[in-house]
Amino acid sequence: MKILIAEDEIALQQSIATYLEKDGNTCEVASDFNEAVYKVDLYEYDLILLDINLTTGSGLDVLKSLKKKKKESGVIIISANNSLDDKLDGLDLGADDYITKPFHLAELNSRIKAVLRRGKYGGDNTITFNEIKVETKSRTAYVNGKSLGLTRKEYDLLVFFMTNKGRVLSKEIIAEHLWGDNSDLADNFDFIYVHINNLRKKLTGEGAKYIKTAYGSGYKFIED
Amino acid sequence: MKILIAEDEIALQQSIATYLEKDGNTCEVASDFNEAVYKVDLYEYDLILLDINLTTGSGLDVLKSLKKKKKESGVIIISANNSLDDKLDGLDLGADDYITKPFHLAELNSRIKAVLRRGKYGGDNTITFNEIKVETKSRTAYVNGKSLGLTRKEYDLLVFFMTNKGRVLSKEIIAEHLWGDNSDLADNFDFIYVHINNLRKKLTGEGAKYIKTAYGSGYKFIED
DNA sequence: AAGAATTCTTAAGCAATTTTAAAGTTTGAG
DNA sequence: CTCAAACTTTAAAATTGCTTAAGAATTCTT
Repeated sequence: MKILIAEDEIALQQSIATYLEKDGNTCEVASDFNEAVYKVDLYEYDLILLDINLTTGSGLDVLKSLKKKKKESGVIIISANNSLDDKLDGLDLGADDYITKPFHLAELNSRIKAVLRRGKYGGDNTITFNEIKVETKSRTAYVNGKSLGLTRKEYDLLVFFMTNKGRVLSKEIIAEHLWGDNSDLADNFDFIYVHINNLRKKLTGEGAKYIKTAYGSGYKFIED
Repeated sequence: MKILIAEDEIALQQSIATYLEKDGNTCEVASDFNEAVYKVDLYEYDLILLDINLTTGSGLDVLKSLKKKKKESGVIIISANNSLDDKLDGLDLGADDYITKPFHLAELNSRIKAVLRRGKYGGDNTITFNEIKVETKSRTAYVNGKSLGLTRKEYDLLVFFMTNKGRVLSKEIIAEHLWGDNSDLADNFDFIYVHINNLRKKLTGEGAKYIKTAYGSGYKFIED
């Protein structure tokens, strides 16, 4: 896969590239806005990792430029902590996922794989399981065609469950995936109970039953 | 968890060890290249903290030696400031994360937790023996396709037996493996009888009678 | 800047699991 | 064969983890 890393922290840029090349990907880097737009114009990438806080201009402009030209690269937004607005704007503009700095390379890798997988199979960006359907482009989840009106965390949680069907996910793993490598959270993951509870309530009836409690080890999404 | 600290600053070595042992880990230390390679050869570690600037040789050699032997320990590289190349080589060679000196122990700790967690989470193996199947990703054990509904300790116990087929496992060994070497438990391992009994009941309920008592020395998992 | 929506904190109550305790059974050394 | 030690079994106590609700804090919308 051909991947563009638009990131101005050289150290991070390099370690991402090394990490991804280990898996047989080809990486190119862009350190600022102009370089990114130029390269995006010129080449076809399977995936673009886009830091939205590039020193010149905003990464979002790259994204706009990309969409205007109907390029079909997958896009994962890298954002500094708490610049939540940007993330949402990014998703509005058609990014496929986002990750918050600082993050573990392995976590980035797992998201990259998810995005590439999705892209490869006919650009199908919906995840379905029985009566549950998730449309990733619009970040909307449906049960029997009816939108659930999930919040951001509830949506992320559901997608994480559905893309890890059958696997026991501990509170720690869930926290790492949904909140990034934020050491503030290290002690207390109790609020995850609340999100699980809210998500289950919105899924209602059959859907709620898919999220099973694995007492003492986590939760898993599975049919019986 | 068993952790090897390959670090030649004695003060740092000691404070890392003390910090990690507080969390119930077992630490060993290696102060130079030879000692590290020797110990890595001899024992199985869950995690290796590897200073790449050991006085004799490079820590990277330890890493190479490790990978050559297909050891599965997690590796976190400790590097002096700005030796970026080494860090990248390290990730290339399969290290899981790196941390730059000087660092806070809490930061190291959070990375350690992440790496150890990921190791468990990543595994996708199933263990089978005759009619028994254990699916590690969902932490579920089946006999003839029927789920046993094991609790956490029962599940851990079964996995420990199945990965040590034919070997006699003493109560002490079992306790150490399932509960960590917490000295509180040192006196009385009688509660293990209860877990063995519960696990046996669930297994034999489905006709699987593989946990044999080795009177006076422990238990073993084997067919006749 | 106020009101709305979302996320996080706290805590009480409940449920599942683990440990303790105690009585019954088996084993093997002497 | 006898007896103490080792193991099995059961049930209740203690502990731990989960659910849920309500409200505080934060973030978003207008």
